[in-house]
Amino acid sequence: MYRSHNCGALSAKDIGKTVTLCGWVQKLRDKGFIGWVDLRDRYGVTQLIFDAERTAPELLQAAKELGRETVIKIKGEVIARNNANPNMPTGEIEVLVQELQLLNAAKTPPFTIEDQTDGGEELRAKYRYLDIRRNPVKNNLIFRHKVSMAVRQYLSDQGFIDVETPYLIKSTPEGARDFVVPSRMNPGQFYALPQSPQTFKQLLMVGGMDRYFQIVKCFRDEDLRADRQPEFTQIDCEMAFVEQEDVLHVFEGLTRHLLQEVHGIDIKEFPRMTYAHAMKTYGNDKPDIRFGMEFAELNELAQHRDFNVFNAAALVVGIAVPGANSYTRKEIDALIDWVKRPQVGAKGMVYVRCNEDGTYKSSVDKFYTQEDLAAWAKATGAAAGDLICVLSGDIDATRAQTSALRMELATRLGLRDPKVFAPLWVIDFPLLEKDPETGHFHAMHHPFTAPKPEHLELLDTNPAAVNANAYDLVLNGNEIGGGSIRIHDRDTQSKMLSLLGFSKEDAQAQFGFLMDAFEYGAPPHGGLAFGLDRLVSILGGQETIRDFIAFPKNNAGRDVMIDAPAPLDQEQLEELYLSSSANKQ
RNA sequence: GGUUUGGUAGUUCAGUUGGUUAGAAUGCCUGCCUGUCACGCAGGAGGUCGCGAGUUCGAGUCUCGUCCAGACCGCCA
Repeated sequence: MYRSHNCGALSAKDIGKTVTLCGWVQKLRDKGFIGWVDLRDRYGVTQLIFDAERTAPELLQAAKELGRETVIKIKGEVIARNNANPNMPTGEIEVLVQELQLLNAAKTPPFTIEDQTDGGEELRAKYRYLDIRRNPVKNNLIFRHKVSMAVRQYLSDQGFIDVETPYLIKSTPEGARDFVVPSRMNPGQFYALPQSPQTFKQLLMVGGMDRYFQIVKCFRDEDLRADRQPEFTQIDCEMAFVEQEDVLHVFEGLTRHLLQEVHGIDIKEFPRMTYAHAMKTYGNDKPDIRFGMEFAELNELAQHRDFNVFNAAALVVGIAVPGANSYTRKEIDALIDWVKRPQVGAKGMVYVRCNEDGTYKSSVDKFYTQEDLAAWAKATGAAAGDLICVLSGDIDATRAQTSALRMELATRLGLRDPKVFAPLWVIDFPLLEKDPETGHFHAMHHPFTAPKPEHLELLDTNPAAVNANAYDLVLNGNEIGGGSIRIHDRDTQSKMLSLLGFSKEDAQAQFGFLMDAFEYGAPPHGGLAFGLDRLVSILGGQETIRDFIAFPKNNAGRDVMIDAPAPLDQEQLEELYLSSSANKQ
């Protein structure tokens, strides 16, 4: 055996054993006559000891020359420590080294391999293999493994079959930009990498698989965010002979199972909220319901005076910010500047201080009486000591702005506790969304989503009013899953594609294979996909998904470790029938 | 495509109103140290202030451009 134990395994019951350990030198503490090496591997840290009395002189000398991150193999005896360290699992013992073998020397790493590293993000990304040695990243990857294993186990137990679908597929104009792959054997033609296995999983339903799942990479060529990578992993699921209720039931079960498995948290029934209600109450289709600050629409209470800003607005919305009356004038001004930033885009913000003595002090005292302000306080649920923030303007913009403000304030007030989990279903999404610029419809979810059966006739008369059997699972203000009942007949699918602006020919060319399949006995079906990266990061209590991905890409979609993407040489380009002229801008 | 913040020692950062030889911590090297575990003590090396122009007697500091990185908006069926 190469090694007898790992570095996290030994304890007081092993005292007296002769062991062989391998690992990386975490730290050398040289006291002259005596020295310790912290030896680290994935499982933990074990202290090695060398001293003038018990260690051969040349071995003691060799130990003193060990650099950080050197890979070594040692043989020695497990002994009790003079001074135990209760802070580490192996703290009762140390290994008196008798043989030391240098397996591989290491250059001094560019940042410290510690939980609290001194390395910045870019450096850590470039030397990701060193970063992965650190506990926070290592533990995140192990955590991800636990979640994905729990998912597989649960779904398999529920009768879901894991089927792999192809990565080299066809580009479609709907939705996100595709990553494309040139085909050498088919000059001038391209595969696309899937944005999701959507059509394939539907075809698996036509194929009678009944219940399918896959933990699968998906690709979207869009700009990145802290929680968005160009390649990401979905837990992709589909079920035949179901209605919405069946799908919600299974995946509420899965989510509950995960919360139980990884955190021991037992959440009974997930609340449900319609899309319309979420937008009206939270300005957002993925509300964070760990805290209040619900919207109060103040049109009736605020449009009866001479304040033209409100009178001209389609929507006046207030939120009560708990305890924020303590904000200084300067802090409130900074908040107003914050909502006026281009990213938020509000024109301004009206505030009302709710004083402890029951009086109100607002930025619009010129226009409103104490009774008016008291009515606002009642509507927003503001108590003494709170601050009411009021935004106004176009309905959609004001909701988005107030939502951004609500989330920002909650973050500042520490109301977004990462250890609290508040899942909910958002249901009854509109089927279609009208592009304000072009006037064209596009699918809110995707073009395969079924209209609610009772809205089927509206498709012809008033498409904008049609709701879909579509649903999102929201956790702590993040969409972690979404799905729908699908169209499973040719006529409806064809009508849908035509509403989206496809000609009959285009529809057939793009999605003919699916509509053809529907004509050979497609069962009613529906499903859902979870974003695994995001799900894992939220369950892990962190905002950014990058540290739950072994080798993530940076803001510009680059892998700075391997330096990708990169140009191709001329020969390779020619083989793929590509010209390099477009490379030079 | 846009907004915004940043780029100074290996690393993380400070650097005042534009003014002498650009600092700290940590890491690294050397020595000392009879039980360390964030070991301690003493000493040392280490800088093209991202890059390029400009303003100025003088630029890490001001202006413009550019590159890189982070966050966000657009985008993400």
